[in-house]
Amino acid sequence: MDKNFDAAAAEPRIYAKWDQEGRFAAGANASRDESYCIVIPPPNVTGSLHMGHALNNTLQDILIRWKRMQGYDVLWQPGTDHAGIATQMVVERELMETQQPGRREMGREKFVDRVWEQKEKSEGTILGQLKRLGCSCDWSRNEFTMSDGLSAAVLKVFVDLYNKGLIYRGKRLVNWDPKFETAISDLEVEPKEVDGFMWHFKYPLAGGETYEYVEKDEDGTVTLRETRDYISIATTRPETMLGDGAVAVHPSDERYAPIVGKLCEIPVGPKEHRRLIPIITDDYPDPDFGSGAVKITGAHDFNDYGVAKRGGIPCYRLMAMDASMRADGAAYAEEAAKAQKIVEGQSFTEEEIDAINLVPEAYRGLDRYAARARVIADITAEGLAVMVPADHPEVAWMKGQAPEWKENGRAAFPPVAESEDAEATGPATLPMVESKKIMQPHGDRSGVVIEPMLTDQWFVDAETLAQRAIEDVRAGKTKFVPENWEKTYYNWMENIEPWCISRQLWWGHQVPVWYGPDIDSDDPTGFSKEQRAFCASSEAEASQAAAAFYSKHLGYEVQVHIQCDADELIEIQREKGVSRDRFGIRGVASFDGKVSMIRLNRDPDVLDTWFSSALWPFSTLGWPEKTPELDRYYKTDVLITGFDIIFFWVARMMMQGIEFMGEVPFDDVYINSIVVDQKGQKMSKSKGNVIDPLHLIDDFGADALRYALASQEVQGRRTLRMGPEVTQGGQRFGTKLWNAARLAQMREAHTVPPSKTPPAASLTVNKWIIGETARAAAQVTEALEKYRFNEASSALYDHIWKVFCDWYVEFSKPYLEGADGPEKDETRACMAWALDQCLVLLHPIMPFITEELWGTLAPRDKPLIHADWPDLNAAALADADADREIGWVIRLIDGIRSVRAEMNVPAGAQIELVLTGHSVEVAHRMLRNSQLIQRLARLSECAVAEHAPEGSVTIALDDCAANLPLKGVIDVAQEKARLQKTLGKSEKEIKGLQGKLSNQGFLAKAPEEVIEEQRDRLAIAEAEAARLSQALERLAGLA
RNA sequence: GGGCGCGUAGCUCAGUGGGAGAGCACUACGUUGACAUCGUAGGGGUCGCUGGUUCAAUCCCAGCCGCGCCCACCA
Repeated sequence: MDKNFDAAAAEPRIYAKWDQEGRFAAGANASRDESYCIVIPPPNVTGSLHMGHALNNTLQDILIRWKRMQGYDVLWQPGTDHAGIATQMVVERELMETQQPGRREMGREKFVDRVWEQKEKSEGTILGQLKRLGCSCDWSRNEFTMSDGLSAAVLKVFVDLYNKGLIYRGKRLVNWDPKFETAISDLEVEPKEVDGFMWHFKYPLAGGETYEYVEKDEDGTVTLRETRDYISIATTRPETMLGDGAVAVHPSDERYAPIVGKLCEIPVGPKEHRRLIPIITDDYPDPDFGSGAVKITGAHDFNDYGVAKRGGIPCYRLMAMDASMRADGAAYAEEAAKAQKIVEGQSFTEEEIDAINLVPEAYRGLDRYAARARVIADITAEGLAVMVPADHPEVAWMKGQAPEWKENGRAAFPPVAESEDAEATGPATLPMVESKKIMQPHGDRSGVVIEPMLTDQWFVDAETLAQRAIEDVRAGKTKFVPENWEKTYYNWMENIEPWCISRQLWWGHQVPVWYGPDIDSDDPTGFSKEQRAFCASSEAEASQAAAAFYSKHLGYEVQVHIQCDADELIEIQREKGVSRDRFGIRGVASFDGKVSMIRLNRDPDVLDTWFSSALWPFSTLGWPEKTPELDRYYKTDVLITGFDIIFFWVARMMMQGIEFMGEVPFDDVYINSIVVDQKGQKMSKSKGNVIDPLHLIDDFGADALRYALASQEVQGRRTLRMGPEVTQGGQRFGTKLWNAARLAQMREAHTVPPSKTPPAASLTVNKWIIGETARAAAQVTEALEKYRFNEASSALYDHIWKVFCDWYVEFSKPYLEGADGPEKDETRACMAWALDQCLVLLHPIMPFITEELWGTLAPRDKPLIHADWPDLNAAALADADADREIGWVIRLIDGIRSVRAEMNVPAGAQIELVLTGHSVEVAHRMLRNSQLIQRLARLSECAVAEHAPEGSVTIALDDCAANLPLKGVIDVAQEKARLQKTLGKSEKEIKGLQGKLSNQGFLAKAPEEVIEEQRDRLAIAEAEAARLSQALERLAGLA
């Protein structure tokens, strides 16, 4: 054997062998009927794995390997996620960087093909990384969220939920990402605090009306009274004024009571076409904030949307999908007139309102921030900005202090020309502009400012699905570890909003809905442009459903064509001799006055990537087919994941699992830490502090990284710091074990085939190590059962390094190096067994090095990956006498070593030990172990005597004094000082214990065993102190 | 605003109602036939502050100070 384990060479070799031999396959090594299943959190096919994945998968592999060794029927289900928006973004960025045609130029089909290439590439990388890490997934079952099977599951779930009314389409205000031009869910929005401003503008009352505006302080004293012909509005987004549908005040706000119900004018746009909007009441406005009056722009603000819905206020969409001001529709004058009719009470349909473009010509096509600047400038120029004295403390926009206008809108001060007068004298008043920190929503992928946008989207009725998902966690059917995450889960689930699942992207599961023309209710034989939806799990089914529907309505057969464009439809008509003139844009073609063909178009949207991830625990097991795997492994045993996707993923798996499988998807949800760098900083590409797990594996080996991760994974801790230093610790641990095995091999410990059960032992050291091993096995098992990865790691570290290597290996040497005979044979067998147990117990955490040693040390029936996890009776195997005796020997050796170092006794010098003040039993104990003690404490002789030899250094134990005759070597003063110091500590302890034991309250109320323990400790301390005093007395004579 | 978590040795962090721990770093000595990726020994902490509960508090409770995260959010 080499001195070191060559991880780089051995790990891939070992992994390949396991894989080839089918050691990872579901059910491999199963010896019992119970199953154990984990589904991997599928990594995104956007690139490669980071440290968080390394941690997450290490923890899963530890549990999987452990359970497999315990004989469970184990499945670790692997796979990857198509990660809709993220992957599409990666590909689009790459196209841009390599100056290739963009998505739109390529067209949907070609682009999607290109994303599949990305998927193949990334998946290969990811699986390779998982294998380097040692993950023992059943690769034959590898899945992908967009595979045929999983896509079928997605379709079925969508259709079922649709039919149950739990999925619906509607025009709602959603978070719109103007960069990707898609809706995103609330969870994909990151609010960020940015510097913003709040402008105050006057909305003049219609017809020049006036009212008494009165402000009062808390006591009701009037602080301001003036006649106003306007209502003051504060806003951070002036450009949305164009779409205002009302001004709202709180019903209790007396200041505005006189004008509630009246109309006011939006102070922007062509003067001759100013729009009038009503002043309404709603509970939403806070009278103490701003002016207390809020402009209501239902189509561009979530709070306003709520007010608008409650008050029947129209929501006017102002922006195009890229968040530029709309440039479609009719002339502004015409559109504004339509809006005015709504105010006057004329009713319009949602579609009609959506078609109204209230952006004046001057602003059309501008970016939203450019429009903002123009609106502010125009209002200010017109004198409708609220003006305040130039020294007003809240005014940011003072001469020379105004931040520069920036296109990204972070500081939105437009250039405003000052009047000549102002230049001469300086303005006495300035527009009221408050500088303000505002929370602005950003797309988590795109980074751009999200625009609330009224669009047609698909939603899941999450509230309904959440009910049982909440109940089942309350009932303990799924447990979060650590438990406090349940609170987070409830908090979100109980306030859940409808889940927007449609995305205007190309990469993903296309919504399985086809639209045909709707029946026109006014004309039973005609069709309207409105879309009638057919939801079905295939084109054929949709087509069939549509044919049935239209045939029933018309009373005769019609043909349905899917997604052919108008030209195609015309061609079909010509072939069939259909007259051309009756073909309309509504998607119907007719012949001889009868509708003969109908065109269906599939909804172009795709589903949120989490829609398919939510099915992962059962879709990967074959659902909707009734597969044996589904039956066997669902529900799964544990999900291991990060807290950041509890909402995104865990909650949704709970909902879908319960809905479609009738049962929660997992017993436990273990929330692992977030990996940060060694300074505690979150790893990110922009900070440049990302550590690639592969680099650490290259430098230290996968085992080292795995050990480092496991040993740092503390239940309930949020972050885990990882870096080369910690990983190196793992490597050292491996080397230590490696060399212990090397010694065992040199000493021929494995000459007899090692047994699974502990060998019969007669020697104390062997009895002792058997007990210690059983104890360690129990600790590791218990720690793993409780998901205490750090405890399992440290139990192994202590046992292997501190107990096995530091003491047992040393204790065993005299026997292993001694004459052949029963003692040598026994010790060999015990060492082989104890070492084997170390390998078995460490295998889940450090699979490679342990497997290598397992194979190197002895021929085996099975590789270590399939070895049996020990089930030792720790209590029965513990030998109290052996423990006591070895404990004593260790204390004695420690004491001697300590004194030798303090007295500067040369390491090579052999000195004598004389025991005094002992009982016969203690003397025998020493003599029995004198060989070990001499060797480890580097002694020439172990003797017993009546009195300590003159000039001895004394080590006080409770049942004896160990004297080292060092006459001529020791410095009497130094030794006195040492004894004094030790005695001081002893006395301090005695004092404390005596105090406690004389406290009546303590004696009356403390448990008996605690009192007993304190008494024992006192006795020991007193015995030690007595021996120390004696030693000091002897020295007193000398000095 | 609501919720969660943290503050223990120089650093990173375990831990416990009854004797303060580990790794790394540091100091001294050392190459003794497994291991210098090592060994032996050692220094180093009023366990954030204040109060309460208790026979007993680093641990439980309350408040405060400092730090971090999540959710929501006033136009």
